[in-house]
This record gives sequence, C-alpha cells and structure tokens, in this order.
Amino acid sequence: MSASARPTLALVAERAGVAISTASLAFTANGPISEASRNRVLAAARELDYAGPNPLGRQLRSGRSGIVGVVIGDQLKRSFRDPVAVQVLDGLVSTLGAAGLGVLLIPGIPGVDADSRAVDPLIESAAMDVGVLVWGVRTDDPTLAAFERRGVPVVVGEGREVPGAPIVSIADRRGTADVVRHLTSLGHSAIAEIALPLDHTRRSGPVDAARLAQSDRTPTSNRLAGVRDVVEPVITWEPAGPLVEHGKEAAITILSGDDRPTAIVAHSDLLAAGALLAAQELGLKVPEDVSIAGFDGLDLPWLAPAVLTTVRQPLAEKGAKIGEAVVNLLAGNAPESVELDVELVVGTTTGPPREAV
Amino acid sequence: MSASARPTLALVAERAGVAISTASLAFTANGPISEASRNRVLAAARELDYAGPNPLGRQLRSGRSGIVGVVIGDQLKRSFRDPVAVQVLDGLVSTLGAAGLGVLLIPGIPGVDADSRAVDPLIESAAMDVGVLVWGVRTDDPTLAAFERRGVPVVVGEGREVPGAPIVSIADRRGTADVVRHLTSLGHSAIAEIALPLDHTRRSGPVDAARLAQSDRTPTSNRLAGVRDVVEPVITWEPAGPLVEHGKEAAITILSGDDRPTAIVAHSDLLAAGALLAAQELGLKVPEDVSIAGFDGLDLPWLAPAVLTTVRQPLAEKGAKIGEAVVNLLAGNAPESVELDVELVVGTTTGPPREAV
DNA sequence: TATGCGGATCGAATCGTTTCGATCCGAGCC
DNA sequence: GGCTCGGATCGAAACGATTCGATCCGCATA
Repeated sequence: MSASARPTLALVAERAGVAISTASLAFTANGPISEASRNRVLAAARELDYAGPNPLGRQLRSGRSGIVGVVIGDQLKRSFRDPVAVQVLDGLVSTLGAAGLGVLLIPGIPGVDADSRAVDPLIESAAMDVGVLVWGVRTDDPTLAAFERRGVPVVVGEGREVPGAPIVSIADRRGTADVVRHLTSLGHSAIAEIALPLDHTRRSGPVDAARLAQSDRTPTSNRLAGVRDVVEPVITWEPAGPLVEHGKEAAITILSGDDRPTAIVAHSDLLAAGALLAAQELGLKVPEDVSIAGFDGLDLPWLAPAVLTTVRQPLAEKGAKIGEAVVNLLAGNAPESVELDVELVVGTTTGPPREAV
Repeated sequence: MSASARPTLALVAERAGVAISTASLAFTANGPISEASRNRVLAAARELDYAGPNPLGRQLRSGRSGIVGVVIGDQLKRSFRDPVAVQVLDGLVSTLGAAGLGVLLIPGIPGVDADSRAVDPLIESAAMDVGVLVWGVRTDDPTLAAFERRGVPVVVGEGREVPGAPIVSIADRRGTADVVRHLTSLGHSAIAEIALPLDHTRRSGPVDAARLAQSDRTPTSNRLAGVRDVVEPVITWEPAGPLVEHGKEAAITILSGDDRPTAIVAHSDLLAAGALLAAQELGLKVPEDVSIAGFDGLDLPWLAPAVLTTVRQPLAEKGAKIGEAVVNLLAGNAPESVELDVELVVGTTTGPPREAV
C-alpha cells in the first residue's frame, strides 16, 4: 500500500532481468545495446509506469542541470509590461528551448531596496549551469559577485564589460545619434529629450548635469550619450517609468511650457507613443507643431494612422544571440561578444519645423 | 593547475578537521552543532572559496528541486503582451519566490501545431516539484498526461476539473453576465460581442452556433455563457488575437455594418480598448452612439479621458492563490480549489442608447 | 581445437549531499 | 568514584542515475 514511491531505474532493471547499467543504456540513445534488451527494458518500464530517468540523479552525475537562470532584475510586472523586454526574452527562451535548456526566472533584487547588497536567494541556491543578466550589470553588482562565487558562468546582455563573460549589446548610441541627426537635418534645433529612467528610483522631472552623471543603466547612458553626440537638448526629462503613461505625463509638461520645443526625441517607442497622445490631447498637430521620434521599432498598430519615426533594433535576435552565447559557453568555447546593428525608420511623426516651412 | 573543480563539502570538512556530516550541519541552520565547530567550518569554507552546498547533491538527497514548472502554453511573446497574463504571473512568481521556490518557464506546445500530441520536452525531463497549468487544461490535454506519468502534482489555473488537482478560478461567467445586465438595464438590446479567441487557430470573423461549440478554452467559454445568461447578442465576432489591434479590427467591421448595434461587450479590456479606438476612427461618440464595455479591470491610462466600463478581476491575487496552492501541495496538504470574486466597475464608456434618450 | 576479436553486458565507483543511528565525552548527581 | 544523561560528533547508508573498465560470449579464423 505504501507503493506511492516512484519506480527507479534499479527496479526496472530488475524486472527486465538486466543490470542497472544496461537499463540506463536503453534510455540514453547512444550506448551499445542490443535491440532485444532495449525492448525488454522499455517494456518493463511501461509495466512499472516508469517515466524515464529521474532528472535529479542524472543531473548530479553529469554535473549539469540544463537550467539557465535569467535575472530580469525587477518586478516581473514592470519588466514584462515593456514589450522590449518581452521580445528579447522570447528570442532567448526559444533559442535555449531548442537547445534543450530551461529558463529559470529570477526576479533579481527582491523588494524595493535595490541599493542593498541583498541578492535573490535563487541565485545562491538554485541549480543552474549559466546565469544571464539580461539588462546589464551595474558597477559592483552583487548579483554578478554571487554568480562568480558559485562558479556559475555568466552572459551579459547590454552592459559594461565583465571579464570572461560574453556581452550581447546593441548599437544604441549610434542609433540614437542617427535619429537625432535626422531631426537636425530637418531643421530642428530646439529638441527636447524624454529619457529612459536613469535608475531604479521612480524619480521624475527635468534632469541636470549632476543627475545625468548618476545614471547607472547602460542603455540609458548610451542613449543619453547618443543624443549629445549630435546636439545639446533644450531639456531632458526623466519619467517615472518606461511606459506610455509616463511618456505622456512628461510630454504634457514639456509641451505646455512657454518655449515649446519643435521636436521631442524619446529613448523608447512607448515613451514616444505617450508623447504622441499628449500632443493630441493638447491639440497639437504632429509633425506640423511638433515632431516626435522614438527608439525600438515596436509594432504599435493602435497609433494608426500615425507611424512613429524610430530606430529599429533586432530585439528577438538579441535574445537569440544571448541564447547562442549561453550554448557556446556550455560547449566550453571561449566567450564571444556581439554588437547588433540598428536601423533608422522614418515614419509620419517627424517633419520640418513650422518656422522652416 | 587543474584546480578548476569547485570545492566540495568533503574538502571543507577535511580542512576544518571535522566529519562531513558535521560540516553539513554548519550550513543547515537547524542541526545540533557547537558554535566552535560551525565557525571552524565556515572559516574553512571561506578559505577554500566554497559557496555553500551544491544544490544538485542536496536536491538528489532530499528529492526536492525547489522548482515549479509553469506552463504558459504559448509563445512567450504572445502570452506576455497580454497584461492579464503578466499580472497573474507576477503574483505567482512573488508568492513562490517568498516560499523559496523558483519558476521554470515552460512555453508549452512547441511550434505551431498545437493539435499534435507533442509536449514541451522540458515537461518530460526537467526537474520540478510541481507543475502549474496557468491557462487551464483542454480536454485530453497531453501536457497534463505527461505530468501525471512523471508523478508531478499539478495546479490548474482557470479550467475544468482535474482529479486530485486544485483549481484557482475566477467568477468570470457571473461577471460577464453582470456587465451585460448593466447594458440591458441601460436600455440596450442590440448588443454585439467581441469574444476572446475560441482556440489556437488565428481565425477571425463572425461566429455561428457550430463554431461556438468548438471553443475549448475555459475563460472564453465561460464568458460566452455569461453573455447568454442575459441576452442573445446580435452578433458574436471572433478576433484573430487578444490584443488591442484585434479588437479594433473587429469593431471596425461591426460598427460599419448597416444595423449598427448600440453596444459592444468585449471579453477583455484590450479588445474593448481596440473597439474604442475603432469608434473614434469612425467618428462615433462613446457612449452616445455606442456603448463599450470590457472585462479585466486593467489600468489603461492612455485611454484617458475615457474610463472603460469593465469587470475587475483580482489578477495578481489569482497568481498568489495559485502560488499558495502549490506551497500547500508541497506541504502534503489536500488540494483545495478556490474561486475568486469579480466586481463590475462602471466607467464613462457606457450609457443609455440614443433612441432611449 | 585453440586463438583472437568485437560487441553486449555487467559491477563498481562516483557525483555531493543529507540523515539516521551509534559513539563519545564532559558535566551533574548520588 | 561510578553512573546517568544529553548534546556534539562521527560513519555509513542512502538518494538515482551515468560511466568506465572488465568480463563474457559467440563467431570467424588459423
């Protein structure tokens, strides 16, 4: 009656009348085993309702768990409301899945106090073969240190150099410069900037030089730099978050002021979409009264008939490249970093400023 | 030079001059061990750069992996663009994280052929203590069968009964009836319905009785039934997907026809938001020309100044309840199903039909 | 008939822990 | 001083598989 325990390979072997090692061969396709014994083993397995080797035993022996820990570095809710994150993750999960690897979701910094040295306990105690820091590492990142201590190799998406770890990044500085150059070449000089959040504090408002220097997120810093490669924005606004509503809020303030800029460049499409809604609400024509450009190249059909001018980045491909880097690392190859290219896509939301007409 | 192998507990014990079992006690807080030996062990660990017991060994011994497999049943990209899914997942991940459990993401049906009996290989071979089928089970679900074969207990979100598995569901049939009743009590009788997708085929168009019977997704079926508890819709439209653009597409057709309905009830807020955009594009006033209601209770600030009439369901709480059910199951308690309540929230998008004014 | 060969099978070691029962030791008590 | 008691420590046995070297068997060859 206490037969609730799952059958083991030993039981199957006994029933089939072979040694455990032979039974093992029947399940791992590659060993030398006769058709006859394989069938006997499989039959015995069926009779005992044995569903294949227990992963835990296999993992201990082989030293591999087949699991990749992915640190998304924030509350799920916040990360996944951002389509950029979702697309990258999608590419990553597909690639890893195809390689037989599973994704363990690691929220990252637990709770609000992202300053503390606390690390998600999963990083310290869950079994994994590789860790992925999708959104880059911060200086002196405790997460990175924890992985290192455990001897878990790491792949970094989008970030500063980490010795021994491959980085998959995107040419976002150049892309940002491209879109700003597009604006200046149309004749704009009073360009406002809506930045991505500079850090985890949900602060919002205009950004001064001191605050600018505090940015510890790589994509944000790169895009700030990209803008400044071409022009000094008349104002840089830091929104409370990365979503549409935050962009709208920022743009309302920017566009309501006395010296209305002739163009807004946002660090992301979601923020730009918010700016578009703001302009609409304020009765401003786009692009006649104000040009608006974004970054990401998302598909935002609900903006129709407007088509956002933006910079398309290969998001799913980025995820896929990270996945490849993981597989590569597990195969024992040397880490290899990649930078993916971006492309300016001109839509209907940018045009020459009114004065220039 | 070949010292690349990670140190083991045995090494630490040797260095500390204690038995392996004693060293083990130093890491698991609860055993009887003197302060002195614990310190000696921890010191030795530090010297050897030992980062704590290897999870694989621990897992094999205890028979627990601390991992919960969550089947999201679709491409990540599609699931996670839906804020409903994201909020539930967020609640789930938080609850499980607090219990020290990790979430293994299982896409579910690989590739497009969702009809086949194929199952995500992770379900067959990854280590996990419990499986979660977030979006319910279909009749004769191969995924469910695979879990059963492996002896992995299962928790089901939103679905039909599964013997021995707790179900966490939401009173969506009653909620849908409530919102439709709200419309009829305003005087509407010509009500159109935009349904959630009936199955995985990305079919779209008007739905007849035969097609209606084919719906194999529980939330969809429940909401279809909820509408019919109150009124027979003048038309039911099946969109190609669950997102804003799909709702817009559907509504454009519905509202362009000759017998324009006076109200549209959508199975979700995203679809309803699409309908709102459609009405706007067609120059129709909401709610004067057409009332629009949704379901979910999402926060959609970019619809402002409109506030959608909808039915609020406790999404994060649903995820949390699923998490609790998992923890409960692991504690050896009997499975316990829950049905969560919903609440009608009247916004500015519904009002009496023009004729009735 | 003896020898050699190659493929199938087997036994035993191993992966790194936890846990359980046994041992050991010092303190307290009579 | 002998005895008991209890807490700290230890050894060994799992946990469930893979893998490697050794054995075994049958067949072909000399």
